[in-house]
Amino acid sequence: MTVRRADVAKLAGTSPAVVSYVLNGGRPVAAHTRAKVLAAIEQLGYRPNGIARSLRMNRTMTLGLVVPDNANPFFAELARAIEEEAFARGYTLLIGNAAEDDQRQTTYVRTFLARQVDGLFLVPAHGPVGCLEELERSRVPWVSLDRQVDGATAPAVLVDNRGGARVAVEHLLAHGRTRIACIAGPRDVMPATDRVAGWRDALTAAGVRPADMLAWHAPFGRRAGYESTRAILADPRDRPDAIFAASDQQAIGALRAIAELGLGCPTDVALASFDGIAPGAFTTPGLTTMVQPFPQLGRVAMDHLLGQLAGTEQQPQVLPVELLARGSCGCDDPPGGGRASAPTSTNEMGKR
Amino acid sequence: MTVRRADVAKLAGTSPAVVSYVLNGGRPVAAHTRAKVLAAIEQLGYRPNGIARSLRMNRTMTLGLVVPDNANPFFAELARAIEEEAFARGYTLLIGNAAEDDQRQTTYVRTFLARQVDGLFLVPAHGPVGCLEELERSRVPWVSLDRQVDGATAPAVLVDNRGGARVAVEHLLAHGRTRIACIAGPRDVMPATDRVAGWRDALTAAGVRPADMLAWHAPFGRRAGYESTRAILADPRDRPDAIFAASDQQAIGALRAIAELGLGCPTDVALASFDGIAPGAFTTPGLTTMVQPFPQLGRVAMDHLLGQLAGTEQQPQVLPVELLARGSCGCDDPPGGGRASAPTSTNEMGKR
DNA sequence: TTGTATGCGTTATCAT
DNA sequence: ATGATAACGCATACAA
Repeated sequence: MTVRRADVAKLAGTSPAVVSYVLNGGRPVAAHTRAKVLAAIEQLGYRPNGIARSLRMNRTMTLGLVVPDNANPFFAELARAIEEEAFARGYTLLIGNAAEDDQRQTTYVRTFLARQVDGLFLVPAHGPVGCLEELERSRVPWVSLDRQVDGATAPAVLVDNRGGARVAVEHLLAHGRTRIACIAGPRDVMPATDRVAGWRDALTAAGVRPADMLAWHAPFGRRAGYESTRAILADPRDRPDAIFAASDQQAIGALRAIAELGLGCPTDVALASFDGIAPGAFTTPGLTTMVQPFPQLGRVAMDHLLGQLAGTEQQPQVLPVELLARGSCGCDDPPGGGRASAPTSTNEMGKR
Repeated sequence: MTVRRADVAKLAGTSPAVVSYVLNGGRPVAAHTRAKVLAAIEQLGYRPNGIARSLRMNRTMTLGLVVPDNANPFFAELARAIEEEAFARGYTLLIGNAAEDDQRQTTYVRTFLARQVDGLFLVPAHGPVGCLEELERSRVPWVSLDRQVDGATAPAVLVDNRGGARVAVEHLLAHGRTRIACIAGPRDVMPATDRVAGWRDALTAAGVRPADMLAWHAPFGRRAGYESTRAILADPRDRPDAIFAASDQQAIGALRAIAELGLGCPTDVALASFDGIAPGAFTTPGLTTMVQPFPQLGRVAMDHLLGQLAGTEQQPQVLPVELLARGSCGCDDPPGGGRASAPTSTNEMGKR
């Protein structure tokens, strides 16, 4: 059925091993033999079987990535950055959607382990990670992204959530806003709580009592941002003059809610958020946000993984985020949202 | 190093084959033997090696998907639908980003073939598909999505681009708009040209000469939509009162451009587009769009693939798209964008 | 009900 | 410079 290496060897009048050497350069091979082998490969349309190769080599050159939801722009951009980096280093990436479900997350981790991935990236879904023990026992190097996993020995690649949130809120304060509400992320997930802490830091430093302000816990998505904002702005007598949203997705929902209430952003309610996903450049007004360094995140995550593979441990890092001021905070709104917020997409023109 | 099946067998005091039978149910096995085997598996933390299994079975239970850009919401939602379907049927999905580059697309196709995927989904990047011959020769079943590949024998899963575009434009006409410009997709890609044809159909049927209207060819992305719109609306004397955009991404860019020009949507310029991606629910106003049936696309694509695997050919299908009217065309704008446009995301609340 | 033997397609280690 | 051969870990036909 399939054409195997032996078939090539026979046609070329040599032995299977030589075919390997021609293909992989494992050792020198005579010019005329090489030519005959190449011809036979071409003629038979031979393609090496990567599965057999992996079995023999005990390496698959395959990495796994499990994300909570691949259709979410934040994870999609993160995945893209990692994939880019993996591709550049000759690895293929398997992507699994946990759909924010621990069961399904575990299933994917298992599947990837069974497929003998050389390493694993995990962006943990909310709540406890059921497959933690399994993962640790597997001896497969892994890295957690975006959130730390409690009790895990694996390194985590994180950004400065607290400091970044503080910068964002300070920026709102600098615009003269004083009543700054917070759409927090889910109560149990670290980046969310850190961002709330940063919001609190900024308010406290400015002499505002955070306790008097609203911190509204909700999921990270657009819809949650929308609904939280409607709730936050419900009472006209006691209205915040700014909102800090823990994610751009929430901010996009917030923008919609503000408009529906007949209010203006930034005039009535200024807005700043976190993540720096690409869509934030095209809202009206453009989103002021703390940009995560996606390419760098991909690079660092990969370094950690390959570091473990090579036995050289890396120091855990906290990467910086950068303020990108657009219109939603009250700054000038650059035409077309200014530079694409996510440096991953170098040339958005070429894309669908 | 790794714990093999033989190790389990030894500890359980039986033979390796029995371990397989316990795991895969290939044949009945005595209760106490099974118990001992299970205990040994647990104790040693044994995990079957999927690579060896694949080699033996000549099946990997792995499918490949190559998309032009995974960070693009349209492809991301499509990928999510396919992944969902694959997961439900026990397959793992490999996702590759071609980055709109034919070279890289080819590299991924090759990689996936070498990895012995059981089947392949291809969302072709713009332009000719360099790996076509290679793909056909491989005898691996494949399906093309979103666009037809010229000269390919593989089935394509498509939606009614022309009919859908016509419906959208007719809807704009029904709102009393007569000067309807078109932001077309790239000139060489089929879904784009079909959507332009649908736009033309509608205008002609309404007694408007399309030749008098603008059809602006540009890539599918947000930035292109933004720039096209600025160009289209540049001349105040001769301004269209509506725009049909070939993709939601373009429409999102168009919305931003309209606002920057100090115009109102839908008051000055009404807008309708195509795809039905989730972010269209949260723009202001919400996007009126032709919704692609993502879950169904995933299902049909998978059916085609498994059909080929089983030797039962399927008839190529053109799936219907559905008009979802929100505020951008002039209809009432439902609060919060109404239902999520992409039925894939059943519960957006839970997501980041 | 269970054990034994063979092969999947590759690469590495011997020889020659 | 090249040919033969032994693993890699698993599934299954066959023998017991």
